[in-house]
Amino acid sequence: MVSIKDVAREAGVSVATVSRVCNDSGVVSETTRLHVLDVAAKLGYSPHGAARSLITSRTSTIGVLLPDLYGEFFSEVIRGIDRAVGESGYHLLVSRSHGDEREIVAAFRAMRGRVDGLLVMSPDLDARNAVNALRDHFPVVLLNCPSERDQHDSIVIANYDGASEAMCHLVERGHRRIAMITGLPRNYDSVERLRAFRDITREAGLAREDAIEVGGDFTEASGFRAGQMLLEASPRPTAVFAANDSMAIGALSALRSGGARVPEDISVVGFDDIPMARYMNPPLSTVQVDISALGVRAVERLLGHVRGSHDGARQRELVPAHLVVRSSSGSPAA
Amino acid sequence: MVSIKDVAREAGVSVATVSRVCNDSGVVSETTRLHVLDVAAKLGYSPHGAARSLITSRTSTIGVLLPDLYGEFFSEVIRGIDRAVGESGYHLLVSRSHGDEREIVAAFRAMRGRVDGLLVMSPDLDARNAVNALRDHFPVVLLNCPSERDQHDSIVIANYDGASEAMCHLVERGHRRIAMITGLPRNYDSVERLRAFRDITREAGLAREDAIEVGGDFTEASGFRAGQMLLEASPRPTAVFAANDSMAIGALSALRSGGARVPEDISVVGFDDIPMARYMNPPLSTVQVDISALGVRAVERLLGHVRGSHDGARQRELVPAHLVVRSSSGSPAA
DNA sequence: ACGATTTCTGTAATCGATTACATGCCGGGT
DNA sequence: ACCCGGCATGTAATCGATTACAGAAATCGT
Repeated sequence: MVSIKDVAREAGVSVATVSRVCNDSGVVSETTRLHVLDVAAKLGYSPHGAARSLITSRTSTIGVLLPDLYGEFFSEVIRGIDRAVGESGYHLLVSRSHGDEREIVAAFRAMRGRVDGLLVMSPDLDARNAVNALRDHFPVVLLNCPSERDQHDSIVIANYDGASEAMCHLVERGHRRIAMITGLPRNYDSVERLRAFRDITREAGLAREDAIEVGGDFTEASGFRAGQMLLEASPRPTAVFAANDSMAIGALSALRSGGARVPEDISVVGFDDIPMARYMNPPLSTVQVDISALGVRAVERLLGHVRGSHDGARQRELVPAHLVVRSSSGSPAA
Repeated sequence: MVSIKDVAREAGVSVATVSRVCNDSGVVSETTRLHVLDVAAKLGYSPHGAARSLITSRTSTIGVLLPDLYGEFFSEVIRGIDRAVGESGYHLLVSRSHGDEREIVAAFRAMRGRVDGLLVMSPDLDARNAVNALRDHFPVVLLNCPSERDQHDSIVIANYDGASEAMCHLVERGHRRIAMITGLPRNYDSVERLRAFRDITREAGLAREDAIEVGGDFTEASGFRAGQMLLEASPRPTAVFAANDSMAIGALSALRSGGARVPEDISVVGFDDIPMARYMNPPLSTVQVDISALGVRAVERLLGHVRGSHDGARQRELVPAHLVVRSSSGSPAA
């Protein structure tokens, strides 16, 4: 690989001059400037990123720690992150971790010296300690992570509010026996959405046995199984709230193939509003979240820190979530 | 930030010893080893990535150049890439470019010294020059890129074969007037799929005017518009082949809302088999491609190069594409 | 004509690691 | 007592850039 020295030698100048030409810093005579540019192009020189960031201690890169890339949700977040990052001329260093503390710490260490800041998305409750262990010598923004407030900057989805809207909608339509298909028990989103389910059913005065909870794991298959179970419950619930759209879609299949009509017999409401939701039959009522906005905002906050401004306040920012009523939910048959 | 020097000073040893301890290289007495480890942990030391890769000239990172992250297609590829990369302990540096030569070259330069190899996905035909300009001092694998064979290693989707299967299916079912909704004219996939359409309609002996081509741009909206246009054609085609699923879905909406029955009046076939396809009404016949396998294979090939083995043969590898017949296609009404 | 500026360019320190080589120490063989 | 070998550790060069400072050349004023 051709280095700055090669260019300097070939052009008959010192490395300092080449550096000045490449960065438009300092003052160089027009003649030598053009000559150096010429030689650099001829040799196909491009500056060595690692060397550069070693001395300048800036990398123009931000790191992203993700639990997994599966699912519409994550690809949508990444899309937002990428959009915001691209506009700022930064690059993206991506790393996965399954959320356990050891892995998060390892990933964090691997990023040392390669990134200017870190975006951490780790919805698993167990990750809390790991995240707190991150030294704050380093700009970090938490994305939809459980964490003590004031510990780090964070952006979270309004899980509780969105789920409350969905549940209120069902209650207002007159449902008095409602099931929830929950997500993973150690998942932050899951826990918050469940909390809303419990609060609203209680406030609405439903009996404990009329607020059914069925375990799921966010996959379509688990939603399908949950749907089958609910068909056999007696009395059947008249409405189902799934902790995400994938499970709602799975449940929808199970209910319909089990002969139940949606929404006449059972209403179904999901969460996320993934693109597929409006194509379902019937189109799925769901809680809409601008997921890519989550990514965009996170990057904006992080870059605020990286660039030195905005380092006082550590705040938690909510990304709104609102119910979109389509055809999969209605009033129960009297 | 705490550096190796700080650890050395604090532990009362030289930087060499600290380095040896961290890398299990050379020989260090057990006593000092434990002591150094202790101090390092206490100070929260982690080695500086840039410094390390400067001297070792390895980065444990591979770069990915993408045209855009929108659409199911790209998120699926990324998923595959990420999976393969994660298993090998490598990281991923992601960069976007809109495919024009200047941008590709810029992105490439930015990656210099930060990555051990590069994965380039740039389906735009104009990108060919830029890609060819990449010095081959550097391991590069092309992902679904147009390029002269032997120039670079590449992995491509069997666009022509898959589209041929779809078209043969329609011809065998007796369709004698078939439309294609094409993708962007400068897109590689688009061109190949169109080529198959033209070849098969010609081989089947269709008249030129019975092989209708309608322009699209891969978006659902353009598919919808194309569907509307086809409704007004007279005589109407009995089958539509869309260059991707998004457009097929758009066309489906247009056709149905225009009163045409699918597949009784018009058959629809797509390409990609995105998750949504089987949920359409009716479920969409489409050409299935294991998109994430595309990513996985690309990484495997690239790492083969990076690790020094396997650097002789430059080959082009095909990822198979096969038709999946669902309910959106059938025989034309006699 | 000579010193003071100004303008351009080169020298060398520096970033934080790795690693070849030198050095010091200790023990054992003769 | 002396030397040699092996083990543990330290010294310093190195990777490829940036940049403060020094120095050389050109311009200007008196």
